[in-house]
Amino acid sequence: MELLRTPPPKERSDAARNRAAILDAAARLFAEHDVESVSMDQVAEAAGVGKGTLFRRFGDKSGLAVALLDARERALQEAILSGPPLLGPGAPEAERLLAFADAYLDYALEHLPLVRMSETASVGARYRIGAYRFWHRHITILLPGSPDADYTAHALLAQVDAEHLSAIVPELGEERIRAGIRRLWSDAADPR
Amino acid sequence: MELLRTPPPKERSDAARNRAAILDAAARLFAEHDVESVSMDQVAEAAGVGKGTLFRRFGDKSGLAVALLDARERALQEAILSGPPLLGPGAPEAERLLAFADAYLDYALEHLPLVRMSETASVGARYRIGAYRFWHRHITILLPGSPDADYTAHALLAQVDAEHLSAIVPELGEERIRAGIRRLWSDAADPR
DNA sequence: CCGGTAAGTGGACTATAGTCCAGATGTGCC
DNA sequence: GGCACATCTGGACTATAGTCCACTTACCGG
Repeated sequence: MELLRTPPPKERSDAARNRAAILDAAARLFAEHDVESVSMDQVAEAAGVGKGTLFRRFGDKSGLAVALLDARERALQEAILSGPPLLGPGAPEAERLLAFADAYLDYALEHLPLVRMSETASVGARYRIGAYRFWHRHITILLPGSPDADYTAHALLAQVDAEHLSAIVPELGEERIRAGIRRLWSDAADPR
Repeated sequence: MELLRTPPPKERSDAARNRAAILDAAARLFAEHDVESVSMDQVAEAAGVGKGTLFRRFGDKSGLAVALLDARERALQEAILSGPPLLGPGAPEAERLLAFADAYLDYALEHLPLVRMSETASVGARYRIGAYRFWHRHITILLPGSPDADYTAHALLAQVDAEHLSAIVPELGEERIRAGIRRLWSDAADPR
């Protein structure tokens, strides 16, 4: 989505080293302890850098989460843009929509605490990050018959909000949620 | 919903005075300044009480918001439980559901920043407060034909999450959102 | 190799939510 | 009235996110 107009001004070698050190340390800490309970100070400490460096690189806690999820997220976006059908282009809209629901849930449920951090840390973070716009646009395109695809896409995405999923998974379990999402999304794809 | 089993142990008069002072001060501050930007210290200061008192009374920031919204929320619950039809008992389920959607949106959109604070301040706050359970149960009852009314009710409520509404109102405007919600909720009430 | 400079660094600083508890105070009972 | 005691109070304290800026360092052209 976001094309880089000016070629990235080249990152200094010490900066690159520190970015890697931070991502390593953060991945380790988040794997070992509860994501919620790891502080930015701990991450900085474990990475051997100052707090200022950590925040300059990643902006805030949700930015750090986004960076850690980057690879998985890109892979999903890649598969959507140019992968084989069902998920990628070529299949009928309704089927592509359901394939997306499944793939997105695979991703979100596997990394739920991190995804939640990426959406929650600062107010409105979820709706500002580029990924949300990407998913929204993708869904919009897959709802050609909808009276208001724009609104509908937001409504479908609300069902996979990490905070929302975290709250209902313990209550309903993943399978029931997946089934419910499939049902409601395919109804939305096929308006009467 | 939550019945009080033990009669409330009677609140001391100084405590009652302070609760009122806090609610007054908070209502005034939130009316004058952006809800986000008012700190609990400011509220305590303006109410002329210590911080400890403020937190003992209301638990946290979201608890304070809940208390401020209490009257409006109770009125809506009252109307649902024993008010005249469409909103209250008596009308066909699908119509009651739409009446609820409208009434809830009246409430939420009118007080959006406060409602958002009541749902956001602490992690998962929204799903823990009694009101959420009430709305969920109410919707469940109005979806007798649904394959999984429990899940569906959560999905419909996700559309009126204050954080979600705050993000899409500037983009789509209230009317389009109300229309979208009416459309999707009535589809859910009437499964094929 | 060297000097200029933009980019990067780290830790002190601020703001804020929320905790804790020693001491003050209202209430019920005699 | 006054005693016993549960409740309440306020502010000092902690934890944490995020800002700021004087200093350092990698890089580039000469």
